[in-house]
Amino acid sequence: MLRLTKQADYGIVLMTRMTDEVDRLFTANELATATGIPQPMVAKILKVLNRSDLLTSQRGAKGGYSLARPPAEITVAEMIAALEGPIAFTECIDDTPGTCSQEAVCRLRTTWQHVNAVLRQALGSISLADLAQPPTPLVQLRLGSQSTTGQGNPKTVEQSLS
Amino acid sequence: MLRLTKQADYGIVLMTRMTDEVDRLFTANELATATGIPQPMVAKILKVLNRSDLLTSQRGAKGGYSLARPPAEITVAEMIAALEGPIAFTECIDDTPGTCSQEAVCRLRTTWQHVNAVLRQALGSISLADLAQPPTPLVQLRLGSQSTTGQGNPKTVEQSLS
DNA sequence: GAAATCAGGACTGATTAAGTCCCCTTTTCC
DNA sequence: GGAAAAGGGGACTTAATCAGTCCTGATTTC
Repeated sequence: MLRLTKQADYGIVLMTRMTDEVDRLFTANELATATGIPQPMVAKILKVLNRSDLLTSQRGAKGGYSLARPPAEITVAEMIAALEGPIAFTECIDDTPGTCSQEAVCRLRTTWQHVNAVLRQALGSISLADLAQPPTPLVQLRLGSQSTTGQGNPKTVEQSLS
Repeated sequence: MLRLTKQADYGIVLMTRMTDEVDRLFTANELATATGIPQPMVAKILKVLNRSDLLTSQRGAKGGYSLARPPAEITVAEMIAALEGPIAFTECIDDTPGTCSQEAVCRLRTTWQHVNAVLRQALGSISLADLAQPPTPLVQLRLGSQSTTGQGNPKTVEQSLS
């Protein structure tokens, strides 16, 4: 239902936590108790984040994880991409033609690529630093009002989408 | 993995097809053969769209479906909401406090609401008419470049997200 | 060398999605 | 009036994905 997986959700929570003390090492155990996320899950997620170069790790006793970059240079898009794969609503991203079964579908291809781009841009514009200490209006977004599709402004129905 | 369900995907394809001849009635069977989507699936999806008032239906022989409104007044956001529920990345949308298990999570609440809003706005700005006859640059989106988070511009990493 | 950590996977159960089927109602048309 | 051609509403089955656990091994510290 267009929800983030728990893995991604948890991962972002964990990284936000690590933002508090950027230069310190956090162990999986510690983060698990701090966040209430089950320890094995935390361990799993941190490994993934490490493999994606969003975290750095140090093995052995006194080891742990820390952010690979300053929070301002890590985007929500990156974290989500690391934790649940490429950000794309539809499969029509790869350029192998014939994947779409019908012409009608393929007619939508270009469109979907744009939609996906919107998504990525939106998520790419929010940094981990933003998450950690949200400034009053987090993101000053104005997309619907500015993109003129030329096709007669679809009314803003966001309210009714719950 | 942050993908649209096939139901939503199919639904949008179907509605795009119906855009070709706005005033005509399309039967589920007809649309199934036209799009290559299995007939029972098509029937199911059209029912859902009808219940959400995006389509109107006429029963009986010579019956069928047609768009409830002009394509320019139907947004992608609406179609997705109809076919896979409220558009929201996380569950932190409802205002029942205590749902989030931890403080850390709740700290992200406001942020997620904004992220969700970005999503809805992005999807709400694209109409069915846009899908049907994509103008050259579908949506002139500029979000990352304009929203100044104040936190040191996260670099544009969209390229690497695949 | 024992203890604390991370690294990498395999595995299981639960949840969700995809797709099919059935039976009912409405409308057309002969 | 009755057959045929639609849609209406669900229940149901199978497949895919997710969430979560566990095990075994490699590093590092002390």
